[in-house]
Amino acid sequence: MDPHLLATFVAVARHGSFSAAAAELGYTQSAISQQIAALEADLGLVLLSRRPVEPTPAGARLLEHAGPLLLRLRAARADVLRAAAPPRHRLRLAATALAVNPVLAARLALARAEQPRLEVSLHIGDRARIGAMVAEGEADLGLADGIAAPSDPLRLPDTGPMTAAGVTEAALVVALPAGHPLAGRASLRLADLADARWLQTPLCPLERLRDLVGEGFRAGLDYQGDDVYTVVNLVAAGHGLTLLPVSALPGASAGPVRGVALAFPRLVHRVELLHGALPPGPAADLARVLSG
Amino acid sequence: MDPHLLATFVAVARHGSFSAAAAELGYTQSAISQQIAALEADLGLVLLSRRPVEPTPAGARLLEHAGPLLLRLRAARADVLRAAAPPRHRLRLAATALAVNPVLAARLALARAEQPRLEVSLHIGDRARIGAMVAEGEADLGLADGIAAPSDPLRLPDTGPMTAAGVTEAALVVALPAGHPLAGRASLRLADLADARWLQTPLCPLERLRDLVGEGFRAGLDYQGDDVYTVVNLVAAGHGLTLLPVSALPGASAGPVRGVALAFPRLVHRVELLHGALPPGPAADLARVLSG
DNA sequence: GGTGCTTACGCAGCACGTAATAATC
DNA sequence: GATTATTACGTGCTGCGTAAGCACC
Repeated sequence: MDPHLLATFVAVARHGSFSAAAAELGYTQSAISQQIAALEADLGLVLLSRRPVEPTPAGARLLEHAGPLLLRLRAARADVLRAAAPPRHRLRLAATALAVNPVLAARLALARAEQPRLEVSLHIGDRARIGAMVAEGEADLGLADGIAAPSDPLRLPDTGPMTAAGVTEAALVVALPAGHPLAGRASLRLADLADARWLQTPLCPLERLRDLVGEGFRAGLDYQGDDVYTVVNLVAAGHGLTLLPVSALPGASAGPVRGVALAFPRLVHRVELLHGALPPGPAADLARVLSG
Repeated sequence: MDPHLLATFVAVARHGSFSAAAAELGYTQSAISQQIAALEADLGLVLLSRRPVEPTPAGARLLEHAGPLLLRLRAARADVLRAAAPPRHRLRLAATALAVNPVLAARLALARAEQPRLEVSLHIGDRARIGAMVAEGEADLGLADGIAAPSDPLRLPDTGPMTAAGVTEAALVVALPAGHPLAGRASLRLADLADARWLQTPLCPLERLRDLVGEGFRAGLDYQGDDVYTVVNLVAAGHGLTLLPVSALPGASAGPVRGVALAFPRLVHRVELLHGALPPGPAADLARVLSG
């Protein structure tokens, strides 16, 4: 179970071809063939069916393990190196689309005011990408958002040993078209909206709602992006409802979308700060300021 | 970051000696020295101070990663092999001390009645041990218990990719000495008992309570065992209070210990079934019966 | 001076590339 | 017959053990 062989196996499975994997990894086809043979001999199992090259059931099982395993290996390396590296002034901050809310944007401004030498670049990605970037040292700090019960941690995908701490929790509202029959209510229960049509978005995945409340929440439009502007416009046009942090709704009073407070279950929009080793220095200072 | 070198590094750090690690691993001192040198050269960091042999800060950081990493590697191997192995009739069941409650004991009896050929051995250990046993294939199934909010998963230590599913949830009671002023109450709020003295036990760790409720919960006696008989006797003798599943309290009415229902926060004693790959066979059948 | 880590050196095994072979489309 | 995996074989490198060296107790 040499990680080197595991990486080769993953590449072959991804390409569905020994030669393509060889090209990617800078080996000859022959070397790849020998590596796969070695891995199969080690486990005593056939991992790939040839022609076409596809994982066998055992190979598929191994594939599920291999990715996270290799990520953790890279993450461990990055973490140890980062802990020992000299402090950096050029910090990379990775965040999901809704994570940089007004509070955190203000804290970031505060940190930059306090440390004039600090340079920050901000990178947006999905949750798994944020986790992987922080784990592998591509980002110094990460901010991930999600829907959770108050003071409950987010259920982030396991990307290795790193620290995740909640930094902000904000009220969630149901985003409804202004003309919606329920748009005038002071508050709503999620269960009352189980029969409505909902947007399926990364910001508010419907299976999460079903987890929390139960059946229902039919998918309307499936939006595979993460910018709030589009989502709001989709809601306004009646493609479906969604949950948003109150700060994400535009122009409080007028406008084509209404936000109605969520009375039950009690849910919040939670943002967590992710980081690995933080030796004293700008990164640790920024983490402190962002934590409030 | 060859896992082989990582394992050597862990052994050296554990023994505080190159030669002792060499003896354990079946190498010469020289080989160990070269392996550590290779690892240090790879990372560009000194991982161990020599004479005495102790981890440097960077080495300590690496040690935190190395254990889980190596566990995951063994777990992945065990999981793939298990998925491909022929079905076994001799099953090993690993459980924490409070996990085999009346419901699960009955389900286990049911499974044995349904499958006369089934042989089961039951092994008790702490949570981390249970997780590791299941991950590495030393046990076919695991049962772990803990305190959680209703239908919330337990926060089990990460021991790699395996399935954890709740199987039972039972009411929790506060165990009080019969003479305790509050022993007559119909129910109690945990916050009202924050000023009392509590047993510190693996079954009911006080930091978990502080997590859920807040400050307080002074530690009385620290009991580092996990048998309920002793715990009950310690409570009766006034060493401190503790939370137990209602089924763990002896003889409902009389006796030196009273159990009082927990009104708030709503907490349950939850048991989760852990397993890796489960190909059709006795192990999968047993898992199905245990799940109810 | 003894214990214990490091360095030097030689050898064996292994993993790669080249090239020939076999198998599938 | 073209493409692609496997097998055969030669080579260079890596990693081990033996043994000498060196440092700290």
